[in-house]
Amino acid sequence: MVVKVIVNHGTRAPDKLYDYFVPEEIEDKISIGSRLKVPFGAKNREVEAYVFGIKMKSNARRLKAVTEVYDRAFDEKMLPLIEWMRDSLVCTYIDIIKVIVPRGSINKPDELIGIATESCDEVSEALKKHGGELEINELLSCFDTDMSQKINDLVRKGILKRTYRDRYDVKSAKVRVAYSVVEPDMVADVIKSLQNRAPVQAKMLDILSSTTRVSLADLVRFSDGNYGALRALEKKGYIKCTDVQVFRNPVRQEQCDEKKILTPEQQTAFNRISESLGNGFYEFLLHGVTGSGKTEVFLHAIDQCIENGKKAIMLVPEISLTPQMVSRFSARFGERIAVFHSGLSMGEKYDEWCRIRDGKADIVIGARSAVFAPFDDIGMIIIDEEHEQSYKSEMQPRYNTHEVARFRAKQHSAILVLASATPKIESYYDALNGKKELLTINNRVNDSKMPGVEIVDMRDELAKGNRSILSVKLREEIEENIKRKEQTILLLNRRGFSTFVSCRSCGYVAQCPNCSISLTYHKFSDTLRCHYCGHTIPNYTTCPSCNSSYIRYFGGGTQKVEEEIFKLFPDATVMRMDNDTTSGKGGHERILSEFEQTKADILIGTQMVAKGLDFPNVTLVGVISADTSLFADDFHAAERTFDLLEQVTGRAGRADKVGRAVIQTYSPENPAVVLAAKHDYRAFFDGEIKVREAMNYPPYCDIASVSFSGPDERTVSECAKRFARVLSDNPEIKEKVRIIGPIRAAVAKIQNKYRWQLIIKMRRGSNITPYLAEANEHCRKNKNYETVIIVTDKNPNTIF
DNA sequence: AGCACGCCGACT
DNA sequence: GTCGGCGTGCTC
Repeated sequence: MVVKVIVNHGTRAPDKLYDYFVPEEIEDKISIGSRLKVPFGAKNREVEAYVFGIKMKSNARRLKAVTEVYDRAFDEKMLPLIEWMRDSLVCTYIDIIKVIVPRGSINKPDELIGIATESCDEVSEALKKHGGELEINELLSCFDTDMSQKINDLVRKGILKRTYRDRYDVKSAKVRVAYSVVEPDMVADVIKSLQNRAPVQAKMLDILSSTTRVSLADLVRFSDGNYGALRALEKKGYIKCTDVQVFRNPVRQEQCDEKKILTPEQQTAFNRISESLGNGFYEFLLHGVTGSGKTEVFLHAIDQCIENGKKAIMLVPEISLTPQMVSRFSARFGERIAVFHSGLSMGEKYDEWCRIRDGKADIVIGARSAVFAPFDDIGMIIIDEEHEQSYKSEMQPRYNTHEVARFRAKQHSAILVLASATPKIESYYDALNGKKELLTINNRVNDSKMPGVEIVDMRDELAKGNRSILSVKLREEIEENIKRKEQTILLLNRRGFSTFVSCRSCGYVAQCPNCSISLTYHKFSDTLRCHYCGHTIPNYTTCPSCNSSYIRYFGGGTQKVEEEIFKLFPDATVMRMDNDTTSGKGGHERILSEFEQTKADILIGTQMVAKGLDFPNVTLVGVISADTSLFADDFHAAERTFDLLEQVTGRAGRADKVGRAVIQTYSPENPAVVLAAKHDYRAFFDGEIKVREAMNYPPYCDIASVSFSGPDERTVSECAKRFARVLSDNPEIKEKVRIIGPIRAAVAKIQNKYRWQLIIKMRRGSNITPYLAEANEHCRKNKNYETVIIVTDKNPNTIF
């Protein structure tokens, strides 16, 4: 037998299939997607390989043999997906495999030998003594002589059977758990008898009587007790403790979450999804205003999907993968969910991945890459907050989650649900054109009102002599909120708002020596730092250029806003959320829960605060300046501004309290600002789609961006021109595309690498990837352009 | 990325 | 005649 494999050679060797000979004794271990160890190159370096095909013989001149078989990385159904990605993205097979299979922690699976048919040979006899099945090495150690040949014979004859069991237990943790051994009808009496003298023990027993087992740590925590009480219970014989293997599942077990009754609008949306489940591929766009309870609709739909015996994938932006969100799912679905997020270690990720592959989970909830979850029968894929940029991968392979999800959903005859309060223009356009069905929820749950939004023209403030960051209106509202003991969120757009330092007498601004960008001031460490490469220099008090001591600080980051707030409201508790305060694992989450629990008065932050959680006590949202993202030189700018304003103002007032929002802007007539204030997505869409049509931007076309970077600007620009030439010389695509550029990128230099780029507009849905790959290959082969890095991206998040 | 192969000049 | 410099191309 011969296998066609993709080798993870980690070299510039071509991205093609290689043939390897499979020794007879491991033939039955191998299937499509098997992960192998093979010798590669002149030195026969041992490398990883993945089986893409199986055949009887090869045309290759000489064959090397497969060394070893590990586990199964993917199944046959993934092959078309991999091939399709390979065809539509400029990337290698290995790039794709790296994203669909968790890296690292490859454990050789256990090889188990069992009895298939009754026989009285010596091996079968040995097996019978050990319960009919043994791990191969244990079995071999039963004999004095080497029986491996004999065992292989018996397997081939069908007398013995060989199975494999993956070992995820290698690094998995053990946890000590307690469980009750009191008869169920006796529990009440025992608890009563303990109640007075040992209330903690009673509480513990009460907890244990309603669940199967609880970890000791949790038991102590939930009972507000201590280990002493626990030992006492054990000693009295009411409970027992034992070690169990646990999958390192990050999900906390919560109390059961009851299904909620749907509002009429939710019910209508759910009914449509429910009717379509199991009737082949179908796609929905669920447009529900912020606070409309889309999650509850998902929970109902997933429930139905599982009921039908199918699996579900729930995709969320990384930022929403908070414990609250996850625990809501785990409370509803218990152990049948698997979670993928960037906080997992390699081992943890591998465990979760194996649970999915082996059918131990029905639902996966995770960020972008969870779209590749190794389920074999998907019933539904949900993409929540589908407008989020994080669904487009900015790393190789630069896939678009929507497209992968659609491909898989079609393959599995599953339902695809996109959901957002501010859908992507492309998604909404498709829904209006019948490419998917639009479901709308216009009202919030519990009839809570959308927050009233007031737009403040900052030019008027200036005219009135208010030179502060805060308008009079916003200041009053904050004051009011502090008085009422309600919480406030202040949003600051990072871009254009970081502080830079300039000399008043000669105008000198400190530049990063490696990047074409000004350094920003960080008060905390009194340094100037580059946001692109991290270059840091100590702050100066006299101008390095003219020695003047008139140094001025422009703009204001979160720190500056914090200072100003502190001056205005010295008694308020203020928290700040930005890259400085959220660094490290779970920093983001930590700050949010701290904000919720400590009831701090004000949270100041960048985009991060616009997403994620519902805080019932937040009744005021202030946008310090709505303009900064408006003038970004990218056709997405208006859409992004609308999204941000709508999402952040939607944070205000969720429960019984009515929310307010204040948007400060220098362009109060801008439609994105005006319509976000009115919460009118449809009007915004209608205006924006006309702009897109007039300018021929998506959804009226697809855009590919090709960026070039390298240490020598001339080489980079020549390479870019060459690339463009190769493309435009090709008569096959001349008619199909419009090539713009190459031009120097907006940030012309990052980390001492000069950057140029090429924009290609093409008819929507057309695939010019082969031509891009060809031009790419052409430039890569040219020795002059050795130092140039070329990156190709279809419909990237930003084009300039 | 490594490594072999091969073509050419310099030196025993 | 032979050693080793580096440019070129391949990795089943």
